[in-house]
Amino acid sequence: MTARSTDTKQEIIRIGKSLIRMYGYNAFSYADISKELNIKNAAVHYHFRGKEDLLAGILDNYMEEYQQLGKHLQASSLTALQKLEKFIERYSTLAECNCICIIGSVASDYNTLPESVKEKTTQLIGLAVSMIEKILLEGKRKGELHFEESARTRTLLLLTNLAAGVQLARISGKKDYDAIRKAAISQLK
Amino acid sequence: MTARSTDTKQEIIRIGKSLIRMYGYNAFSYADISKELNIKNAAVHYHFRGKEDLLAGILDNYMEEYQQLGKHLQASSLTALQKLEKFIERYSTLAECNCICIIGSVASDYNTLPESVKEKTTQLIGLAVSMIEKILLEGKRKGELHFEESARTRTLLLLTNLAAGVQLARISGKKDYDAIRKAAISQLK
DNA sequence: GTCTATATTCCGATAGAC
DNA sequence: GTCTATCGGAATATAGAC
Repeated sequence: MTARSTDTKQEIIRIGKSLIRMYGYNAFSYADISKELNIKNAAVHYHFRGKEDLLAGILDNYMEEYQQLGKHLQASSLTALQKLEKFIERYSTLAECNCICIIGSVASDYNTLPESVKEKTTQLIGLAVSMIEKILLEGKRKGELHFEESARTRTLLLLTNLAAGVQLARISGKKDYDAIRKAAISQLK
Repeated sequence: MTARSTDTKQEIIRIGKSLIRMYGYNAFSYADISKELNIKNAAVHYHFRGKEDLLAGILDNYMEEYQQLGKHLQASSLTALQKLEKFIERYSTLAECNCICIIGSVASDYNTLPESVKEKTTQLIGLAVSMIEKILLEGKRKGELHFEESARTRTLLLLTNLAAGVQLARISGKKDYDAIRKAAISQLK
C-alpha cells in the first residue's frame, strides 16, 4: 500500500468523523469529503465501497480512540476526578464547535443506520460506559467521588447529561452546557 | 376550506411528527408521508410549500401541545412530583417505540435545519424548560422536591437525562433508560 | 492500485390537470 | 381548491481509464 493511499484513507476517516459529529450520518455526502480532499466523489468509493463501510471505518476508529484514551487514563497518575475531567473536556471541546458526540449522533440516527453497523454502535457505547464506570468506581474506592446509585447508573446519568448537553448547547447556548457540566461534576464530589 | 383539506393537512402534521421522532428531519421524505396517506408526494407540497414549511408546522404543533400540557398540569390538583411524572411518562412512551424526543431530534440535526425554523426550536425548548422549571419550583416550595442547584440547572439536568436517555435506549436497551429515569426522579426526592 | 466518467436512484419542487 | 405528471438536481454507486 502506497503512502498516498494510506493518507487518503486516513484523511477520509478524519473528515468523516468531523462530518458525522457536525451534521449526522444522513446529512453528509461523499461529495463533502471529496471536495475537501480535491478528488472526485467516486474516489472515496475506492477506499470505502459504500457509505455503510465508511461508517464502519469511522466507528472502528472511534473505538480505537476510546480504548487508547482508556489505557492512557488508566496508566496515568491522575486522580479519579482529574480523569473524569479529562473525559468531560472532550465534550466541552465539542460544545465549542457546535458538534455533538459520536454517541448522540449515531443514537439519533440509529433507526436509519445500515444493519451491518448497528452492532458496532453497541460496542462503542459499551466502551465509553465501561471507561467512565471504572473511573467512578476508582473514585468511590479512594473516597474522591461520592454517589449512591450503582456506578453504571451514575455513568448513564453523567453520559446523558453530557451527550444531550452538547446537543442543547447548539440551540440554547453554551451557558446551559456549562451549567450542566458544573452541576454534573459537583454532584459527584 | 373543505373538511378533506383540513384532515389531510392535520394528517400530514401527525405523520410528520412521528417521522421526525423516528428518523429525524433529514431522513424522512415527502414520499414517506404521501405513501401513508395514499396520495402522490407532490400533494404534500400543496399543504406545505416545502419541507421547511412542514417543519415549521410540526414545531408550531409541538409548541401548542406543550402549552396545553403546561396549562393542563397547572390547573390540575396533582402534586408537583405527580406533575413531573406525567411529563416523564411522555419520554417512557418514546422509549417504548424507539422514538427520540422532538428536542433531541432537532438539536441533533440543528446544523442542517433551514435558518427560518431555528428560532422556533429555541422557543420550543424554552417552553419545555420553563414548564419543568415551574414544576420543580412548586415542588421545592411545597417541600415535595429537594435540590441544591437553581431550578433551571436542575431542569437542564433532568431534561438531558431524559433526552439522551431515550436516544441510548435505542442502542443499549430500555433497561438503561429505566435506570436513568428512576435515578433522575429519586435525586429530586 | 488509485482515481474518473458515468449510470441509477431518489428527493424536493414546479407547472398544470381536474 | 386539491392533487398528479413530471422536472432538475443531488446522492450513492458501478464500470472502466490510467
